Amino acid sequence: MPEFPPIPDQLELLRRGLHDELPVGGLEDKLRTSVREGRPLRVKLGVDPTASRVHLGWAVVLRKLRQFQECGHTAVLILGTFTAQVGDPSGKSQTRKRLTSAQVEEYAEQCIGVLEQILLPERLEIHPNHEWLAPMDMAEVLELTTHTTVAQMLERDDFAKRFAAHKPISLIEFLYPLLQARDSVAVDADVELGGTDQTFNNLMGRHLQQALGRDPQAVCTVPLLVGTDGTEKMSQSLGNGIFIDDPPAEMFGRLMSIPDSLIVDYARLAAWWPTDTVEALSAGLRDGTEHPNEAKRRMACDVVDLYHGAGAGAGAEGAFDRQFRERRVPEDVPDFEIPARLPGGEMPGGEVGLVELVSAAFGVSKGEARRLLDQGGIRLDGDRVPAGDAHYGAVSLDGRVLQAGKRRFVRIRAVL
RNA sequence: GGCGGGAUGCCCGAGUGGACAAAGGGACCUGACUGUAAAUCAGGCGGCUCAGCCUUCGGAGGUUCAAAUCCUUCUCCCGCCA
Repeated sequence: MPEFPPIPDQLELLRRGLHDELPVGGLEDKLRTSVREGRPLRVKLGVDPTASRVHLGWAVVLRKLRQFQECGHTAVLILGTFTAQVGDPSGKSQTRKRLTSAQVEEYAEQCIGVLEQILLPERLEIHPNHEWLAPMDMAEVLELTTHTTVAQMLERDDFAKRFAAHKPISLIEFLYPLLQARDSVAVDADVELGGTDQTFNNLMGRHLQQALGRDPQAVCTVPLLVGTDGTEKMSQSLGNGIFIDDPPAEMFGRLMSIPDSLIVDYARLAAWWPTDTVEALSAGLRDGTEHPNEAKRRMACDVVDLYHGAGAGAGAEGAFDRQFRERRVPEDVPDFEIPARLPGGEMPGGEVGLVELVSAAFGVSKGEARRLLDQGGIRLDGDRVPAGDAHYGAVSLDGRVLQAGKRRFVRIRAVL
């Protein structure tokens, strides 16, 4: 029989950062069941089988799932292989792209690899939901729909709003919650995790389990992490993300660029500080005893350590200060070989035009390169280059660092 | 089944024959300030062989000296009534 930490210890960890626990006390009840029956809880999480990088927003719920694993419970991951193929025909939702079965298969595989960056493989089950959804016949589908009503569906906030505003609601969107609920039945979930946006779907799982005479799952929701822009939830497509495979320096810099108002959220949901510590931070920021920049640094260090190993955060902080506080050229600058195609690039004594060079080095159009030059955004070895195009001998540029703005660097290599 | 509305640059959204590469906002980029935060200010934001030219306003075709704007047709989206 597996050993579980004492319930209060489990609760301390598992309740960190939770937005809601439904019903109230439901998680604790489940933990007691686990102890009583001497078995790990089955903790369900549904994910779209899209091949994407893991950003800190997604990591919130993944880490929460891992915390359950660390307490000895079983992570039951549902890959939405079926739902992804059905797609959302309304075309309104851009989040769900319609995928072919071949794509799903390919993505699912990559997805598993990505998930294993966070989850512990030894306490992980992965179930593609087409296994039980695809074989359902019409009679079974209809049976499923008898367990809920349109009025219940319209309780969902976004449906209600859209309905009131005469915005379209595709019928299939009504079916989604039921399909997800069916997943909970299929894997016999004790607990389901999800973002707050999934609350309705997750509760539908409870509802359906109950309707079928099973023990209903507890639902734990985690907040959606706001991205670096400070307003939208973090997502790959919005470009406001911080990714767990970002190099340490990059990750640190991005963490430093979040608005101050998000420091507490990040301390809680990205660095996973204990609840007491987060509350102390929050109070300190409010009464001014804590400087936002200092707090942000500590938070950023911890997050970098979390994904790159202890000590990585400190190193990233050093690189960060060097580049941005002292405005020095960073240590790791990628080489950029002057392409032979550039006028002047092919011969050792040739002259290279800056516009061409900037354009090629940073992958921007020549118009963009010209603008950068005119606006004083280009530096060579840290010294601003005067506006206008200029030509340099290729040889004299070898080894010098070309810079665009504050964060784009390249070390020029001339073919000699 | 009937009636009506709509498709514009990364996003939202003006624009109904010429002065439109297309108002305004957001996002983004550069510079100043700074804690690479926020706020603010200035400039930029299709491409090029850049005082000019080329490509863009759902697709195709047409009218015109000239079309995002007019006509034909196709595709897609939405609402209302039944």
